Amino acid sequence: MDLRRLRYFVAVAEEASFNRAAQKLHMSQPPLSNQIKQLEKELGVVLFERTSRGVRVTEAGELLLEEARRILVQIDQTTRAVQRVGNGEVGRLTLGFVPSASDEALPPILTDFRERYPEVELFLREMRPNLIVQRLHAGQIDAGLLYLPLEDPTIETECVLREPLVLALPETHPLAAEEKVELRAVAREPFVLPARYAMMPGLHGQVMEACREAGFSPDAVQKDVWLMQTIVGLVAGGIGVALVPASLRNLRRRGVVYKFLSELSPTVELGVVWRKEERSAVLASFLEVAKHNFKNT
Amino acid sequence: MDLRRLRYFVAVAEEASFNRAAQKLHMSQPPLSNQIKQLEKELGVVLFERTSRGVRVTEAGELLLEEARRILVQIDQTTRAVQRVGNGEVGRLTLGFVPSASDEALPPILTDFRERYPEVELFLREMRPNLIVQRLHAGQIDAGLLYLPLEDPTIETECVLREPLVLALPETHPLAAEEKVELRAVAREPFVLPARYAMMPGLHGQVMEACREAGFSPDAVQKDVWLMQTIVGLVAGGIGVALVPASLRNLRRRGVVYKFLSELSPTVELGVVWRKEERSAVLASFLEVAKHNFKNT
DNA sequence: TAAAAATACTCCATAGGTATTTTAT
DNA sequence: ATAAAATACCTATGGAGTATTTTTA
Repeated sequence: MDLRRLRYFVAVAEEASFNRAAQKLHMSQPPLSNQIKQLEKELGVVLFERTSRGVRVTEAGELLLEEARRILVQIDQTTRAVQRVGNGEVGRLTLGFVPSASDEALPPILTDFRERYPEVELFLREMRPNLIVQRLHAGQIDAGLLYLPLEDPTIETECVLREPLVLALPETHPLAAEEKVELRAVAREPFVLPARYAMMPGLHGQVMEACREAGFSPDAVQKDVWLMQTIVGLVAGGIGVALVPASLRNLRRRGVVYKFLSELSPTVELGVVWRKEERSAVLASFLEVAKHNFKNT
Repeated sequence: MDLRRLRYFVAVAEEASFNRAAQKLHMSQPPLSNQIKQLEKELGVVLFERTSRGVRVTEAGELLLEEARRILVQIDQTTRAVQRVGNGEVGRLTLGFVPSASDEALPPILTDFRERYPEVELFLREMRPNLIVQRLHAGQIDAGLLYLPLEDPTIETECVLREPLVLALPETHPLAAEEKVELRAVAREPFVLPARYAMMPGLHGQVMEACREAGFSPDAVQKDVWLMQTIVGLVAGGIGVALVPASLRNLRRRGVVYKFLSELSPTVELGVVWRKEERSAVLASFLEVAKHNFKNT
C-alpha cells in the first residue's frame, strides 16, 4: 500500500472523475488511471464503477475513502508534530542556575526564549553550582548557569556573560569617595572571599589571581561564602571588602559602594553548561538563544 | 512521506541498528541508510543518533516511532476491511421471496450463504412477486426469489430451481389411485388457477400452455390465486384440480394427492432477480451462492 | 582494529508523459 | 459525436544492489 496511491484515490473519489482529479493532482490522466488500477489490483477489490461520464466509488471504495482521509490527516499531523519536536519547538527544559545569574544574564535569555519557543515548558531552579553539576550528571536538569571555568570532560560550557570584577567597599570606607581604586590600596584590608573548589572555582580563582597580580595575598576575614548577596551584606556591615562581579551593582544594597579598579579589571565569566552527549532539540534551541544573548560588559 | 520509509524507520528504531534492520527487511544496509537519511531530510529532523555500535532514536524519533506504528496498524486494518467489503464478506443484504421459495429453493441457499459469509447480515422478507419487483426498483431489497420469466430490461434473472408441474387432486377424486395421469383426463374438471400478469406470469403461463398442449382450455372455478397453499387448500376442499410446482408436495396437505403427468411434464422456473446495474459485492456473493445451488428436479 | 554507518557507483523497476483507442451516451 | 477512461509505448527518476571508505570505541 502506497500513500501516493491513497492520495490519488482520494482525489479521484472526491472529483468523481479521473480527468478532473488528474488536473487537480497536476498530472495527466493515463498514469492516474494506472495507479488506481494497481491499487485495485493490490487490494483485490474494485474501488470505482467506471461510467462514460465519470466515476463512482463502490461500497468498498466508500470505506477506503473514509479511512484514507483519516490516515492522511494523521500522517500530516504526525509530520508536523515530529518536526516541531525535532526543531525543539515543543518539549520541556529544566534549568539550574546560581542566584547571581538572575541579575544580568538570565532575564534577556528567558525573554528571548519564551518568545521564540512559547510551547517549550521551562522549569527554573535556583541552586548551588556544585548541585548544578551533580543534577546535570543525574539527568535531573538539562542545563545550568554558573561561573566558569568548569573542568569536566562530559560537560560542555559556553560563556553568556563576561563582566569585570569591581571592588565592594563599606560606604564608610575612606576610599568610598574615589572614582576608581587601585587594588593595592586595599591590600591590607580584610577580605570576604567567595567559595572555591567545586563550588565556584572560577570566581574564587579570578579574585585570588587579581590580588596576586596586584602584589598581595588577601587576608580572609570570611571565606567560602557562596551567595553574592551574603558577601555584599558582610561588606555593608563593615566586616571587610570584596571583589564581586559588576552586575552585583544591580542589587543597590545600602551601605555598600562599588568601585572600578584603575588597573585592567579582572573579568569573570558566567556560562551555560550542559551534558556533552545530550542531543535534545529543545536544549539546542535554548543554547542557541543563550549564545545569541552573550554579553561582554 | 512514504510508507516504505516509515516501515524502514520502525525497523531501524526497533533493531537499534541499520545492519540488523536491513537483514530483517531482507535488504542491504546502504540503501536502508539512504532511505532513512532521505526521511530525515524530508522532515528536516534528525531521527537517530548514530554511534559506532548502532543507533538510538532521538526525542523526535521516539514520537515518530509511536505514531508510525499506529499509522501502519491502521493501514493494515483498513486494507483488510476494504478487502472484506470488496469481496462481499461483510455488509447486509435484503432478500424478498415468494412463500413457495422457502419450500425447496431457499433453504440450501441460505445454509450455504450463512456458512460462507457469516458476517453478512441477511434480512429476509416474504412478499408477493409484484412487490418484489417494485421494492427491487425502489432499492428497498437487493434481490428477490420468484417464478420466472420476468420481463424487465433493468432486472437480471437467474434460474435457481427448475421443477415439473404436478397435478393436484382431491384425494376423493377418481384418478387419485393412478400412478400417473394424462392431463387430458381432467380437461373437463374445474381448475384453480394461479394469478397472472405482474403477479406470477411464469407460473400462470406454464399452466395455460400445458393445458393448451393437452388440447383444452381450463375451466377456471377460481382464478388469480397467488398463494400456492391457498390453491392446494381449495383442491383439498374439492373445489377443483390444479397444476402446481412439484415442491408443493412438501406441504403434505391432507386431502390432496399429487400426480405426475404421463406426458412430458411442463416445468416452471424459480429464479433470483436483481437490479442489472447493481454492483454490490455482497450481492455478487449471494448470486454466486444462489447459482451454485441451482437444482433441476 | 573491528564493527557499524556512510559514500560512490551501477542497474533496473516503475511512475509519469504523449499518442491513441475504446466505450458509452 | 462527444467525452471520458483504457491501452500502448517511451523516458527518466530513484530505490536497491555491490564495493569501498569513514568513523568511533
